[in-house]
Formats: sequence, structure tokens, C-alpha cells
Amino acid sequence: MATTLDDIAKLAGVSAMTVSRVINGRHGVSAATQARIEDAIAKSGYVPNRIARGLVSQKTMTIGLIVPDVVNPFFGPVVRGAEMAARRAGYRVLLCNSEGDLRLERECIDDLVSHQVEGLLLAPANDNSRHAIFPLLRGNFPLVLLDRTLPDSDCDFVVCDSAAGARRLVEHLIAIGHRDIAHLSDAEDTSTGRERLLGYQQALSAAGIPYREELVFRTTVDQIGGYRATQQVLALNPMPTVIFTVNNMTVVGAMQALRERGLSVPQDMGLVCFDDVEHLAVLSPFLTVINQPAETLGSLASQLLFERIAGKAGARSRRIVLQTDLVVRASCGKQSGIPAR
Amino acid sequence: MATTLDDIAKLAGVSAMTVSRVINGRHGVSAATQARIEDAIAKSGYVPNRIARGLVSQKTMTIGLIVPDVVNPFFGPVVRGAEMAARRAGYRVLLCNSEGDLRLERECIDDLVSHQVEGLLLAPANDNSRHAIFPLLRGNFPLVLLDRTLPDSDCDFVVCDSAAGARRLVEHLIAIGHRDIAHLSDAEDTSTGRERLLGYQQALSAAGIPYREELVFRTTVDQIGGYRATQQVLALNPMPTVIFTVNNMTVVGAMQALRERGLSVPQDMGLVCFDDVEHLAVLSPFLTVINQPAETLGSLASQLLFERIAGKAGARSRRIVLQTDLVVRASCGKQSGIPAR
DNA sequence: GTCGTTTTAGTTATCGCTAACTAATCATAA
DNA sequence: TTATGATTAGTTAGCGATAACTAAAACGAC
Repeated sequence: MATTLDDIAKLAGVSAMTVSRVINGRHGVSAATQARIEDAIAKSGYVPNRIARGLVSQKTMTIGLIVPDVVNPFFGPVVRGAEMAARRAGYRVLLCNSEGDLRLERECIDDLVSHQVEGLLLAPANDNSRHAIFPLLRGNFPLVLLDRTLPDSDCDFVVCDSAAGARRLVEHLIAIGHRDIAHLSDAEDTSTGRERLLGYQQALSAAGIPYREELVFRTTVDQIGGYRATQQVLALNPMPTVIFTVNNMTVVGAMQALRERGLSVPQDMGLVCFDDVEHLAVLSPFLTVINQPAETLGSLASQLLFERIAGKAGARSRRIVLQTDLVVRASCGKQSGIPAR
Repeated sequence: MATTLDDIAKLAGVSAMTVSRVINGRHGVSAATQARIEDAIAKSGYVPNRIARGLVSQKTMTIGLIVPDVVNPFFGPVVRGAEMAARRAGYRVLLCNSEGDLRLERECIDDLVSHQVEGLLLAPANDNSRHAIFPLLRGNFPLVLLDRTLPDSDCDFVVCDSAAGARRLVEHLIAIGHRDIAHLSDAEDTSTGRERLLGYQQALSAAGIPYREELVFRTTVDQIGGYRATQQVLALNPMPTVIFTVNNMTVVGAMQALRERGLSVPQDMGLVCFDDVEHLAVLSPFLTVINQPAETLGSLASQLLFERIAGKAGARSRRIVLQTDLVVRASCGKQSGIPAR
């Protein structure tokens, strides 16, 4: 296991350099010597030490990927897309889970840089993540943001068009007759949250429906946040007819709160959200959602990153905005007969 | 960005060794010098190179984690559990997605070893994964298997009691009146598949119901496998009254096939499986399942691994078998009034 | 004031590997 | 035969950090 290049060299009766040449497929080694060395390598189960190689070549063949929540089904495909693209480029992915915590996220960034990743894919926790990436940007460190953009940060990114998606979703709600539409938004410290709120407002405005501040609830974008915010929604009098939650975690909490109150969807309350979930979509297709191309997001971001690492990217930052799909199912109520997809 | 310890040393007008001492909090540096060095570090944004440090100390502070499918919601919590436990121990996780492919899995293993991970968590693709780990076991490389065991491999592992889980699930099906129970099993090349089949047989046998080979369908444990196998089930005459699928991916394919044939669950056909899915469980709790403690699986496996890495584990392999929960919901039919959980 | 001890800082070698150079061998051409 | 080049293999140095040792001050005790 712990064999080194020198061990192999001794075993084969040659110098370390000759072994290195064989391993890296360089010419300048006779067939006989090569065979002897390959034999020794096979026998000893030798595996080259990439760490040492990386020290010399300054290439570690790893990139870092930081996501706020690996359990969120949205990030599964993102990770997969990024990982596959990385593999195709001969790279490995160091994955970190920031849990949406800024301190942890910063720790992850420092740690990954310290591990000499050649580039970083970051799905930021929130706007304040920008402070952690400023040093990277100053140092021209290859970095691609994912899912969310950051203010004041001139940087490559791949995101979805949250405003357009939200607008389309709310337009649909309006079209089927909803007027009082509650929105569970995040604390307005993420680009996605802001844009989804914007899309919500735009759709209302286009339909001539006044925007009512009291129908928008700030929450953490997790299950418990959705649960609490929904309790607030249910305290309204009169209640809205539908709830639009900012993502697929809040919608779970919302559903819990609705069920606790004995309200059924969509009869008593409509419920729609951002992010589709594969299992749910097939096994119980009832939630009307905006579906984001998560795997594409991951693989595109990887590709941008590798172009940067290879120095093929130029100084200007590249901004990729992917479009989303409206998937109408039963949970929005009214036209509940509309078939899935 | 590319600053090194030597750069800092020059900046502060000291030797590299003195800087190293400050960074590692060793004593033997005067307060004045220390302040000067810390100043230089802060100004330059220097981050120590762990790769180089690892070369000297032979500790990279990384472990590898190989899962067959990051998109499978079962593995999300597993990854999270492993990652969090690793962080608590000061380690980082190199995540690889083997896609259930043996060649890819072996590549991942070699690659991770080559990256000098100090240990490896492996959720094996199937029994043949054992060939890839034999060299590791021979070399006493810290390794913990996860989710599945491997034949002929004396090795730490953390798995769930699949046989007991399947037995309990099928016992329930029998108890509510099912007699013709189809089972979508895997190709009988994984411990989980075999044990779930065993549990199925045990439950039948205990109830005096003869085991019928023609009700068991071998399939790949993914969506398309579940889809195809279910088509075969539906070709049977007479059809069984319920389908028990080996995991949460096959159940999705099964559902697709049922829907295509216009069959509804549980009225026309019961459907149950291994693995719960958080979103599904809350948003649309209708699938009767065996729930596995996935996050615990991940964090326990990590803990075992760190004990091994620290040399506190001893020669004997530790075998941890976690118990599962039966969650009865509507999809198994008959007693569809039973509330969720 | 001398000796010994402690504190502070610098030197050297090394982790495993490779770039760049050098040395030795052999073949070929003038 | 000697010069010229091609081929094969070895040597040296260095990637960035640290362990282990050494050297130079600084301090106190007698």
C-alpha cells in the first residue's frame, strides 16, 4: 500500500526517474526495462501519489463544490451533473455541505483552497456569502456561482430565471381565478428569493391586482420555516386561496401546517412551489411547480469552471440564465382536471 | 493567492520555520515576531498548502465516499451524515458517484487512494465490488462498507437489517389479506437484494403460503428496471394483488407502468417498497414503506472509519446492523384507513 | 563575572514525485 | 576512424511544508 516510486525503482533495479517515465507513458525507455517495471508495479499494487505529483505540477485535478444542503432533492441532480462533467475532464470533486451557514461556508471555502482545489463551484447560502468570495475574485481564483448570484460580485454564474418562472406560475394562478395569493419568500437575502418575489409582483401588477405586503411572509427556506410561515398565513382573515412557496423544502413545511389544521389541498387551500421532485412527480403528481433543470445547472457550471481553469475563459464573466418549466398539476386548484405535464 | 510560506517569511523578515511555528501555534516565538508574522499573513491572504503539509505529515485529512447514485434520495441523508461526522473529526469528504458501474467504481477507488484519502466509505455497487476492495483489505487500508455487505470480505460495515424489514413488510401485507405478492428483486448480486428476498420468503413461509418463483422478478434497481419488471408482473394471469419493490427507485418505475395501464393504487394493485422519501412522506403520504435510518447509517460509518484511521479499532471487523421501521400508509390497500405513522 | 539554562530563531533534510539536465551507449555517416 | 546524432538511463534540484537539530541571544544563580 505504502509503496513509493522509489520502492518500485529498487524492485526493478532502475532509477526512480525511469519508473516515472513508464508511469507517465513517456518514451525513452527500452521495451525490456519497461516490461520489468510494469511487472514490479503490478506485483506491488503500487498507486502513484497524486498529492506529491500535484506539488510538482501544481495541478491537483480536484475542484470543490459547496452546496447548502445535499439532502434537498434539488441539489442531488446538481451534484450529479457537476460530478459527471468533472470526471469527463479528468477531475474529482470535493463536496462540502455548508448547511446554509455562513461561517461553515467560509470554513469550507478556506479549506478547499487550502486543499489546493483548482477551482470552486459555489451554491451560495445568501448574499453575505459574497464577503467570503472577494479574496478569491481578487486572486483571480477560478470560481463559478451556481443557483444563486451574489451582489457586487463580477463572477461567472449559472442560474435559473427565477423571476420569469415565478411570474409564469403566478400568472397561471391568476388565470385560473386566484386573486389572494400568499407568497412564502425567503429573508430577501438571496437572489433567487428576490427574483421570485419580483416575478410574483410582476404577475400581480400585469393582472391589475394590487400587491399586498401582508400576503408575503419572510421565512428560512427550510421545512420548519415553511411550517411557521404557513401558520401565519392561516391566521389571516380572510385567508388567501393559494400559497406559493419559494422552494421545495418550504412546501413540505407548508403541507404539514395545512394538514395539522385539517385543510386539504387544493379544496381548502391551493399550494404551489418552485422545484419539482422526481419521486413526487411520478408517484403522486399533484403539486403544481416550476421545474428547474438542476442537472444541467451542475454540468454547465462545471464546464464553465474548466474553461476558466484552462485559461480559455477571458476576463469577462459569463452569465448563464436557464429557463424553467411550469408543470401544472392539481394542487393549484380550480382546473384540477388538467393532466400532469 | 499563490503565496507560500517562504513569501510570508520574506515579508516578515524571518525564516520559513518561524512562520510555520506561528501558523501551527507552537511556542518559541516572541510576541513581537509573532505579531509581525500574523500581520503579513493577514495582508497577503495566505492560506497554508495542505497538500504540501500532507506530504510531510502523511495525513491529508480527507476521506473518500463512494455512493452508487447521489440522486437517489436515500443517499442524500447518508452523504450528509457522513460529511457532518467527518467535519466534526476535522476531515473533508471526497465524494464519488459510481453510478452502480463496477468499472467506474474501481476507477473511483484507485483515484481516491491515489489522492491519499486516509480512509474510504464505500456503498458498493454489487457483490463484484469485492474484487476492487481486496487489495485495500490486504493493505489494511481503513475501509467501511455502507448499506451493503460484500461476500468473502472481512471488513467493517454499517447496514440495515433488510431481511427483518422485508419480513415485517410482507407480514403486514399478509395480515391485511394479500396472498399473491409479487416481488421486484434485484439481480441477486447485492446483499440487500438477497436479504429482502429472504425476508419475503420467510414471511410467506411463516404464513404457510407457498413460495412461487414466478412472482419474483429480477431487475436493475433503477426506475427503468422497475418499469419493465412491472410490465412483466402485469402480464401474469391472474395478476398478484400487490407489488413489493426492492427500493425507492424501482417503485417509481413500477408506478409509471401501473399508470400507463390505467391501474390505480391501491384499488387495482397494491404497491409497497423499501426506503421512505421525505418529500413524498409529507406531501403525499400514501406509500407503505420500510424506512431506513439513512443519516445514521452515514454518520455511524464515518465514526467507525475514524476509529480505524486512528488505530483504535483492533483487528476484528465491526458489523453494525440497524433496524428499520415499517410505515403503513394507504398504498398497500385493504386497511387503507390506517393513518400515516 | 562566569557558567548553565532557557528562549528564540535559523539550518538541513525529507515527504513522493517530476523537470531539466547530464552521462553513457550504440548506430550511422563522412 | 572520428564526428554526429539518437536512444536510454541516471542525477540534481525543487514543489511547500515540517521534524529534528543547531546556533545565538537573554537571563538568572552563585
